[in-house]
Amino acid sequence: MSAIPRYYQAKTRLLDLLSELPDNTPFPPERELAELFGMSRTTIRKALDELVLEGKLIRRAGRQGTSVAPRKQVHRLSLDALVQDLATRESVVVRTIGAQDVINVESVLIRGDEPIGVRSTYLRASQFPGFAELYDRGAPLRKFLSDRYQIRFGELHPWCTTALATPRLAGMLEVRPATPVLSIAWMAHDLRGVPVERSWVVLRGDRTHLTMHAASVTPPVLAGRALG
Amino acid sequence: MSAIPRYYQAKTRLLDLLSELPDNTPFPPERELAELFGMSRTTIRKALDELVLEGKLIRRAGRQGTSVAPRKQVHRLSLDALVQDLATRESVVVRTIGAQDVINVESVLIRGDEPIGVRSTYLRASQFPGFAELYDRGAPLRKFLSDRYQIRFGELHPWCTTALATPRLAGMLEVRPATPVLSIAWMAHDLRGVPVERSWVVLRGDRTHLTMHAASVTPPVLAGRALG
DNA sequence: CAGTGGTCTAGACCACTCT
DNA sequence: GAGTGGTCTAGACCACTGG
Repeated sequence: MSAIPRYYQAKTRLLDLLSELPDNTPFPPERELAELFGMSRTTIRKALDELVLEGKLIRRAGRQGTSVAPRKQVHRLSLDALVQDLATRESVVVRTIGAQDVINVESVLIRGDEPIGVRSTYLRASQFPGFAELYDRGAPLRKFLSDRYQIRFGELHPWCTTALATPRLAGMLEVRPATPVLSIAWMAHDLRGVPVERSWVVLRGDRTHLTMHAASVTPPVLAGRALG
Repeated sequence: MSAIPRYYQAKTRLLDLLSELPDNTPFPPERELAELFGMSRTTIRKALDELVLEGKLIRRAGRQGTSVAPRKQVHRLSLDALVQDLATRESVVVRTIGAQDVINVESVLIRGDEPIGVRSTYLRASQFPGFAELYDRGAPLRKFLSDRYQIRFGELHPWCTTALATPRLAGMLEVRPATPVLSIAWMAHDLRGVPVERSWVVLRGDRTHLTMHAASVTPPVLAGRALG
């Protein structure tokens, strides 16, 4: 056996083929590729799997088959816009959870007709009397909390990691389960340090770039330590 | 065929088993699980694959086999520390590329004896005469550029997305190829807008949380637009 | 109906690592 | 040497979709 796995050789060849095809071009069927490359269909599928996870190919059941994914479809979302709840949304759902004390506001983020993310916020019902009745689902959540309940938010330090889409999330994002997603979460406090909002955003990793801010100058306190 | 794939049933059962085992416990071999569950080894492997990608299991070649991954092993890295190059590093390599005009500084980020990321920076050699000789590999890169070449950096807007580890990266990070990683990139300009630094950081998604800053108050200009 | 991707099987050989 | 995970094959059946 060669040092380079055959499925990786296949992936490289498929990538070459892919890069020369226009968006939405039908891709050769798996069985055809298997015969063409002299490999088993299983091996070809392993290569295709990775290309699908990277968002370079789209697979559909039935006669449609595999096709080249539309490129240049990377949506830039700013962290600030996510936090402020300014991204384009649809299907906003407000639920109460448990002993009616927790409010959950969940919305699907849409860009260019595609669902690209889910934003979910948890609030304490006792802190926001009448929320479910007063809240206009089209309004930015944070602005509403600020205007209606006079919340003044303090510093915010979201954290970000990767995850694999659960079956429920995969359904909402129209991707396969176990697709890699970007997971961003934060806890918001008011100026007195009282917890106000617990939020969580999941973005399709193959369709979004999250833009952020970074300190441009080294603060002395940071320079002395190893890490934050 | 049932509506729920067998490999997903296997995954659920394995997750139950997993949750009751302490960290680093040896996990049953694949062939044993296949017989126990009455499934083929291929199907069991598909379930195990996802658990490995989620960082819940660790697989090693040879007699060691599969074991329960150490939990609570999430390392918090701040975006600012990454940008300033303050994270703990090792094996810093300085290369020149092409017609000797591009300098590449690449380092492996280490936390708790594990490689958790790779930081790669590209500079123009003509802009930094003598860089390779002068640069102390242990020093924070940005501080060095600032001290030695009087660079003053302007605003910075890194962007972040998910990717799958290439074979080379996978080797450096000690993970399997196609493991989901967090990819953070930025272009740094000086105060006059001249491009200075092009950097790229890849972090193991299953071992790191990236912490960031977000604007705590809605700036008027942001509130009026849909997105940034 | 034919052809596609999705899943699953039984078996094989390899590289690696511990004993 | 024995047992592990990593890869690969050839073949099978299913669900779904279009003509």
